Amino acid sequence: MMEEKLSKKHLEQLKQLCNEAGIKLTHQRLEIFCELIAHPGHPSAEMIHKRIHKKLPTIAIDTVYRTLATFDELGLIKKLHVMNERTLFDTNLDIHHHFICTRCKKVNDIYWSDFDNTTLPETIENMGKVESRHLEIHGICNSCLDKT
Amino acid sequence: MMEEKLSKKHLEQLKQLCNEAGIKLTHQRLEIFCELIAHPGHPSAEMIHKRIHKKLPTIAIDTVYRTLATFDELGLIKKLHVMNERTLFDTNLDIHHHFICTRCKKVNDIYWSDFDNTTLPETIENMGKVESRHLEIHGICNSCLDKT
DNA sequence: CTCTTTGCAAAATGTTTGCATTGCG
DNA sequence: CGCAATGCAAACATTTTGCAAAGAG
Repeated sequence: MMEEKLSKKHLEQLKQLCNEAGIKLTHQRLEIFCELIAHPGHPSAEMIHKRIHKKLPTIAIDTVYRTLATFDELGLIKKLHVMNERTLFDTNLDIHHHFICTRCKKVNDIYWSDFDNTTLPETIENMGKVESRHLEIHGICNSCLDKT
Repeated sequence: MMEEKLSKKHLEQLKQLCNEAGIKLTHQRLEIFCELIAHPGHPSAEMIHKRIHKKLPTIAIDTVYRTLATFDELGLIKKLHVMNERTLFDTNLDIHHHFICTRCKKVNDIYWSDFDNTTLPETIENMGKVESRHLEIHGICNSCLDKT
């Protein structure tokens, strides 16, 4: 994935978002926002904290957690809970699923619209009011297979 | 789900299992084993610990964790990682999926063999060596809907 | 009798909270 | 300037680990 250059565009984008939500645009929120754009995927709070440490050496891990929670509420990212691992935050808001490598634990996005459009069997529909479905495929990813 | 009576059968069953695995049949392992049979589903380590506390008041929570890990290795149960929740242990080893209530967090088993037998699209198969697939349906379960 | 397993305590991990201080609007 | 947000420290919840003592084979 190509690293996207940060630009004034992002500043404006976040400024507007904060305005709409009635929250303040802080230095920290901006850096985390830029980091999410620069390195999309499934970062953990710890990863983000580590990555922006050069730019903001004094930022605390709890600020990262709080900011990610805020962004989650704004719908900018989505909390993601995978396997035995720490909480991840998904920057991809499109409907998608995950291929999780049992060896390196990397999470890769999967798209399968045919499945998304499939009607669930009645037995499942009858269990309650279905809100969403998420598929997790476990296996060994190609890059781990290559290393064998 | 009917509560199954414990019997000598279970003692024999576990005795054999331990023998095969070359591990000792301890008091604690037996009680946890019986508890899993008596209350199948998706218990957490804490739940098990609480439930067998009457019978074994001195059992430590770390013994429960260790025993469940052992049982997981023996293939007797399966570790289960759901949402923001603590680790659960699935007593159901059949291929199945989960309906997770977004309100009460209860996990219900789903069977959908048509889906299990569906070939995955090439795009997914090409991501690596697929080992298993797991579907999580999120929604509001009937018992929560009834309470509304 | 030996070697595994337990119980205890304490560490490790990941995340959250209370509170005084900072800084955005 | 006022209130929201931060940094710090400490609490918190869950799980793991080291070690001496207990107990199964």
